[in-house]
Amino acid sequence: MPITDPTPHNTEASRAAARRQQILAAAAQCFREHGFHGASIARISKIAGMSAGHIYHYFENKEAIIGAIVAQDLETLLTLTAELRAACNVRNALIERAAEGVLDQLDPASAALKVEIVAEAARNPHVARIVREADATCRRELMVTIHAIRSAAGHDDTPAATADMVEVLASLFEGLLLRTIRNPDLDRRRVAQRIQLAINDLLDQPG
Amino acid sequence: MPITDPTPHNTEASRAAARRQQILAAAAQCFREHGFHGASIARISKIAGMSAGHIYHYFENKEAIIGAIVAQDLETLLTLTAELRAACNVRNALIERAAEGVLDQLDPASAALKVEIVAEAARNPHVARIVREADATCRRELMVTIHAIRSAAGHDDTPAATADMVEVLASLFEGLLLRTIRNPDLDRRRVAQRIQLAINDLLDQPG
DNA sequence: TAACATAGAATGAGCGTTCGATCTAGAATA
DNA sequence: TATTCTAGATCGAACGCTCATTCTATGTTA
Repeated sequence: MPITDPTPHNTEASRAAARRQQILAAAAQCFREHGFHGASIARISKIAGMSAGHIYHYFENKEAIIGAIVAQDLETLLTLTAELRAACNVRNALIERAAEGVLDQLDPASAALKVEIVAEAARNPHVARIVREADATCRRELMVTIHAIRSAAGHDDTPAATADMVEVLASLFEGLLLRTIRNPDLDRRRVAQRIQLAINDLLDQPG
Repeated sequence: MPITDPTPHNTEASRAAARRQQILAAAAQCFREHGFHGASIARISKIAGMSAGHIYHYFENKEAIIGAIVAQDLETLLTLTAELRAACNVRNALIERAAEGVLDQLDPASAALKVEIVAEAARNPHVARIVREADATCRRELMVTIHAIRSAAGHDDTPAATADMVEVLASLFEGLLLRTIRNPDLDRRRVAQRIQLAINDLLDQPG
């Protein structure tokens, strides 16, 4: 069969994708400022620079926009842990990346959205499913990474023990999202160093 | 002047207080299930067993209900840290209490409300003020406690170093709220033990 | 011209809040 | 004690508004 014209499709497709992204960017801003339920389609459309009705040409409904925002946010988390797993000297990589990761977590604007997502996951099954699948993937990646580090140091941990250490590591990180909202004045760099120490200790815990 | 009748006042007052508490309990349930903005006065009033309009005899508006719920939730946190500070052998008290504290944090229902509160604090100045004042008090208490423990172990920390350790401790704890939502299948008891180890290490970190 | 992009009005539901009407229980009075 | 008075408790309808979503009409472009 003949190849159908690629150019118009591409421009149409990219145009539509750009429009979609435009909506998502506006939605992310609104969700950060007003929460998922406080943000109205009217407000999102105003910031996205289009009519409210037109948004429904790109998303089935508001829930779909929320889903896309959640998936987009978790995507970055997935690539981060995947990168970590690929690093060669894994222990140093983990601890050095930790400092960057901590500073990211301590950015109040992005923290607000991340916390909003978990709050929504606690009551919205659709969001919960997305969040939990991404989290399971991250945990699997981190388990491999941590098991490798500890094996190299002579520990032979059970899967359960590794899973628990992953939970503590995750708790340490994710807690920062709440800390930066509860105490916006904390010293980000110094806290990052302390977290590095804590991770170091965690990796040397008895099995 | 003569003492005015105490009995009717008491019953009236306690009746009103009971009614208020009834509303707050219903509101807490609704907020947990639907979030601050997803929960309507109509729904709260139905669960509280009274008409929607009647709620406005006890609270000025919905914002006031949110404020009361937030204050009530943070109250328990304040008494917990105050208790901790009063314990005699502080290090053991801290670490033993930690296990209980961890299990509390890992209760999904109460975690949902606590996360909702922080999410709201990120965008609602009134809630932010309540949350941050309570947090500052907790941090002060924890700083005294941790400084005492570390002094006894021969460390002479700067206030900044102590503050940073408090942040890490708080992050570890509060992160559990997010963990139990993201991964409801985690093993609560084993994670509690791991957290105890991590706190132990934290208290021995170099100054 | 055909197909799609876009706007903006329309819709119906639900929201927070107000308000006037009742109900009720205890105080005052006879 | 019996009756009236009264102030607060309570209800439910009503208000004005905003919401998510749909629909129709009008550009726009290939």
